[in-house]
Amino acid sequence: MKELPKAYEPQKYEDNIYKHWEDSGFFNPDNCEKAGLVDVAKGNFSMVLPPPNVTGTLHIGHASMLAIEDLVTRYKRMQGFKTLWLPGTDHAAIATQTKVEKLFIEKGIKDPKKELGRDKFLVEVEKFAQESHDTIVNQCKKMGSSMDWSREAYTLDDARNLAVRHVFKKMYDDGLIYRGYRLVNWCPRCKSTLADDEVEHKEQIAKLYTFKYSKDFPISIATTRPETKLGDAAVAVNPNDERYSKYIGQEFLIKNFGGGADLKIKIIGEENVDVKFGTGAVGVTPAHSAADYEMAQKNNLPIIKIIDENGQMTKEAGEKYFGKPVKVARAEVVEWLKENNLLEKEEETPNNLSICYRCGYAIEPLPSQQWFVDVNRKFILPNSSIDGIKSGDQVTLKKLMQQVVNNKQIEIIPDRFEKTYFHWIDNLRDWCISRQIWYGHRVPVWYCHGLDKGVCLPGCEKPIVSVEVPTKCPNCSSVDLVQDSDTLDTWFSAGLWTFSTLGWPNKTMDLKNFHPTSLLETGYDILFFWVARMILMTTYTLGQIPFEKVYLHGLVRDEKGRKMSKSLGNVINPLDTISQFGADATRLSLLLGNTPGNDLKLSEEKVEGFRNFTNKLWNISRFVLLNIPEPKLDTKLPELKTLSDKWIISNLNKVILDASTMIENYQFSAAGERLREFTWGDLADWYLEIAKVEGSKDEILNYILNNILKLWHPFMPFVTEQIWSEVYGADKILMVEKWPSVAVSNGGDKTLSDFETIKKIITGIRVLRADNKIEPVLKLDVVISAGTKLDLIKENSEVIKTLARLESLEILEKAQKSQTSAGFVEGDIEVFVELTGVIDLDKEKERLQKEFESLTKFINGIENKLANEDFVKNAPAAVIEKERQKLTEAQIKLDKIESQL
RNA sequence: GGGCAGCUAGCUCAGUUGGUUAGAGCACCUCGUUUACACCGAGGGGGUCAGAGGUUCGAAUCCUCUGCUGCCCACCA
Repeated sequence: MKELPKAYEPQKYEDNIYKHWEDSGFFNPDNCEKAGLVDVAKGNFSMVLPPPNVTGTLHIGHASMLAIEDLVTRYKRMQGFKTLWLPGTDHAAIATQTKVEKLFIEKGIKDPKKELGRDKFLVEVEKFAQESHDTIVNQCKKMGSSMDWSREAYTLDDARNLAVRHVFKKMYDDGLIYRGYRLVNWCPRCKSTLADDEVEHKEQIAKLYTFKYSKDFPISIATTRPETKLGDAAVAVNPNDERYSKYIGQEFLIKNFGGGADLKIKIIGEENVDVKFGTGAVGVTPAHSAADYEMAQKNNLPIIKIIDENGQMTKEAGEKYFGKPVKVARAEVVEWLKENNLLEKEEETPNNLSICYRCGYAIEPLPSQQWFVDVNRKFILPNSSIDGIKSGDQVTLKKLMQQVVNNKQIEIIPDRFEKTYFHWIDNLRDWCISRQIWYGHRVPVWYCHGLDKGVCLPGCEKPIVSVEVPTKCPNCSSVDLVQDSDTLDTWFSAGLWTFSTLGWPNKTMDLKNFHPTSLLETGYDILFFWVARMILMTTYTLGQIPFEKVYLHGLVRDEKGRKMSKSLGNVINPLDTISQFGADATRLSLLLGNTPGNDLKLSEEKVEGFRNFTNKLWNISRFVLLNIPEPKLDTKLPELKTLSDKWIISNLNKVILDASTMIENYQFSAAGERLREFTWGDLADWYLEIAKVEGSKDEILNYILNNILKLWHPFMPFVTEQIWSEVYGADKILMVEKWPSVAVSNGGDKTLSDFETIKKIITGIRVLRADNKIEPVLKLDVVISAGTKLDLIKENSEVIKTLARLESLEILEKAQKSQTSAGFVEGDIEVFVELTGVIDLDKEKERLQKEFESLTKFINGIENKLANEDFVKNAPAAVIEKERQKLTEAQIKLDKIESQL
């Protein structure tokens, strides 16, 4: 017999347990296989960790992700799948570089990039990234994550770089990657382009200026950005607008607009100009507005770039403005309009400001030479395992992305996000992939410089795209080659994650075994950034889906539903809750009460509540251990002697079945709640109390403990593992035990209802006691009129006596209520509690009267229902039968209550 | 402007294809040192299921409209 400490102290055990797991080698599926722990019939299960950014530490959102993914991983592993959960981190190009720059600036170095230069600066970034990485790995371990560290990857390591170069080259050769001078989103602070979905919109109040370019110009226009008007090439009006349609096609020359450049304004017709909005006319700035750029393409307008990459006005804006920041230029244009009496109106208007999602700085749309992925260009997919697309079919990237979700090869959970996904793809434009930052995968493109020196041939101006560093120009053999200085969007390499981590482009066993991955679990906030990009990249590169299912979780918010942020001071740090309440409590607080795709509100109290539960489980085990002389790992179902034995085992079987089904269906919260109900409600509150009465249950207690530890293990691995080793010896590992399967049980229904009767008798007596304020020390005398349940009640008389705290219990087939007792009815059983000198009988009458009334109401309700012809005619027979039964039962009960009154 | 969620007990949320007197946890109230656990036990109060119509024998559940709340998307200058 072994005795556990009274309270579970997670801090004492967690680190050791994790080390024990790691040392066992069983995070690695190959080792599980070698040890014979894999069930070949089950197959493989694989999942990648959405790689956290190496920008700092993990927050509670990551903890939530880890809890869910570890739950699934441990469940699958115990089920016998060859299970791989592959960890890694993300270099997060712009984010990491920005962070390091900021750290230098805080230290007093104003322009770290300039002062250090590319190479030295990158060394500093790498150093920072390495530190973050170490912190992150440590935090993953604290959470109990059972990842295979031997396969860890980084989005910017050599293996991933090789994959990036291969994919880039392949896409270029297929004509899907091209270089072009096009309008891009430019962040003047990051000094880089951004993809369309990296631009966020913030509502603000802006000044709207209504004015004319000159006195002679016939149409007024309005804008919130007057300085951009220095680059206008047209005014667009609706062709059906009688006020303006006569001007369409005319050209006006505006000399020295704003005191700066000359403008050539053409009046063009555009159907989607709203006649009723503003002046009904729009000034067209082709170089600095996405909408205007498209109009310019259609109407052959010149693209006049008047704002440069530093957010300053170019020469094109005129001498007066050259080199000035946009805000200064804006004020000066407005000033000029006023001076020349051209400003007609100045008003405040709500306006959407585009900002950089990384640094919050205002985005400047401007034309620039960049690399793009063409999402609409047709190409041949040579090898396809995509349903509905044959090998050799002509497709587009958009088509691939749509097809795999449309044909349900990829299932998104919850499915409402499928709509969001399709909507996004429908509006998807070419993806700008080049970034002007240093930290990232260098674009694998070289340019021949021989041309400048006059030794080159025609064709040398073409970029050289190559997986390996080219030694000479293939055209002119010049060795003077220079690599493109740009790097790739971080999502380009992240998009390859499911297969680059498994060894692609090499033909590895991992790739064969684990790809497509089984599940991708991630936040809905990166559905577009990452999930969609992985689908794009994988279907294109491999002709395969990257994963079969996508489970999207929500954000973790504070108890008031606000986002957690440093400035609000409402951040819950997972490391804090782990050290205070334990990793298991932290995990449970993130798993329970959390449903797919919905945000989760978290408070410290919630974590504390689950700490209480871990302690409850500990104490259940403590009690069981005190009652088993010799714990056995071998768990054949022992002989069931009493009603309670049959009841608890029947319930255990149900809970095994329910919990398994719920986990399979991604209802993790429901599964956990079901387990808790069984563990705390059925097991602790009833069965263990009964065990104290009935005694000699060591085998059955051993069996139950064994099973619930397994069932709880995926939810709270630490405490279950610790108990396991305390019970069965330190050399045993629960993590790789077999998940319980349901033993056949018969007669479950009768057992359940019989036990329910006993429970209700006990509860009924307790209620009487509480209602009448009878002290617990006072033991009661009870007579039961048992009717057909005579044997049942007799068999369980000791249980009733102890749990209801009775002095005496008389069980008769038929008994009469005495004048000095109070009673209640349970089915066809009547229970009489002798109350001589204990309570006020009037009060008891009152209680019975109340119950009589509510029962009468209930009966009336059912009677009315059954009297309703339409109900009887239309409702299914089973429903009607159920109502009839309810009525009969209620009437019997009513009669008995009446007789007691 | 378009779309998607949510609105159920004081709080956080369950409620699977319409059919129990609508549930759980926390909080609250009463009682309790019964040797697994006070990080506990026993009992209890508390809800016109946002509002209004409709479909149906029957609606928290399906439909329509309205009202809040949150999120996503979008070139209305």
